[in-house]
Amino acid sequence: MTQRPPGGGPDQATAADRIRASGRRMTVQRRLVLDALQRARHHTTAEDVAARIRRQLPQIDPSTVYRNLEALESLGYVTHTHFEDRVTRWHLADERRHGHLVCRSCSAEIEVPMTLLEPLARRLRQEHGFEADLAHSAVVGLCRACAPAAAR
Amino acid sequence: MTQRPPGGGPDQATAADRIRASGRRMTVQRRLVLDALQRARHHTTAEDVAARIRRQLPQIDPSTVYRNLEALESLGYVTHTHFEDRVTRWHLADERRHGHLVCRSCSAEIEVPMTLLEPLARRLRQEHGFEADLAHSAVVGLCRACAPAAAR
DNA sequence: GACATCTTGCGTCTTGCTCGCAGTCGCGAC
DNA sequence: GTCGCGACTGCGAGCAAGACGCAAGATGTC
Repeated sequence: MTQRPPGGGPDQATAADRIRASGRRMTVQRRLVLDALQRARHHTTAEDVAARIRRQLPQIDPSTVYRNLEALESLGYVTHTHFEDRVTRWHLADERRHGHLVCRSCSAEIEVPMTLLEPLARRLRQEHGFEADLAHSAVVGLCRACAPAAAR
Repeated sequence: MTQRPPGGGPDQATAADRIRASGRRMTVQRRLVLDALQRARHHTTAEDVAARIRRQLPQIDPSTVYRNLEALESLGYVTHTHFEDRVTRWHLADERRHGHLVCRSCSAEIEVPMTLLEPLARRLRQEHGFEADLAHSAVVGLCRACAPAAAR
């Protein structure tokens, strides 16, 4: 957390300014990564971002996408969270922060408000001095539909 | 959860019986995987398990280790949890269940009692009908030592 | 417009893990 | 003790996500 996340919405003009102010450059590719994440709303894989950009810029390289996601994350524009599979999911950081539940059985993804997770974060801070980032990893388990079947 | 985890300790004789009872076989390799996990106590990678076994059985193959970990997990002898990196960590299932905190900065691993996580699990169950397995994924964040430095 | 340097695309490599297959070996039956 | 079924192993190959180094190109400041 060397950079503070942007305050307002994902305004492209502001984003460009902030990116330039940090000594980085606003390139076509970088703008398209931001674009793609905005259009996808959330929980997109790097591969999906690349696919979206490819419609407008066919020669985009996967490694460029990875590097840009990383760069935008270090500027606080983007965050990633780990779901059950090995794939990292990315989304815009300025969306309302939320936690993720993911069903082990049907892979359903459920968003939960951070207020639900806050009490745990508070206890971890108080009892272990640990600053938890509970939005970062999905909570694995069984959803309402799958839990009864698995209980048998 | 088709299999119930074994009740007692990781007794090799009992393990062998249960494994045979399930129609599987107790092979040298399988015994050594169990052995290695017992000796490592917890949070071992498949690669580490393979390395330990290699001292006694040099020709052990990584895929054999993966297959055995999976087989032992389906019998309830072993569980895995996901840490921050891409590597899956394995440990014996009969150890006292606990949660994991992992520091994003120094990679320190902290174990916390399940009682700490229980309130969250209860709320997820009540409010979302979601049966969370909070031991399955580590909580990512910053440990007591690293948090102050990062806050600047 | 020139120039320093950040960024891209490309090729290659690494890591963690999976799969198919042929041969091996555990274990219950006789 | 030995037989035979089939679970299991080792091996080779493969896969997907992602990292890395480098030369060429683009960006933004002066």
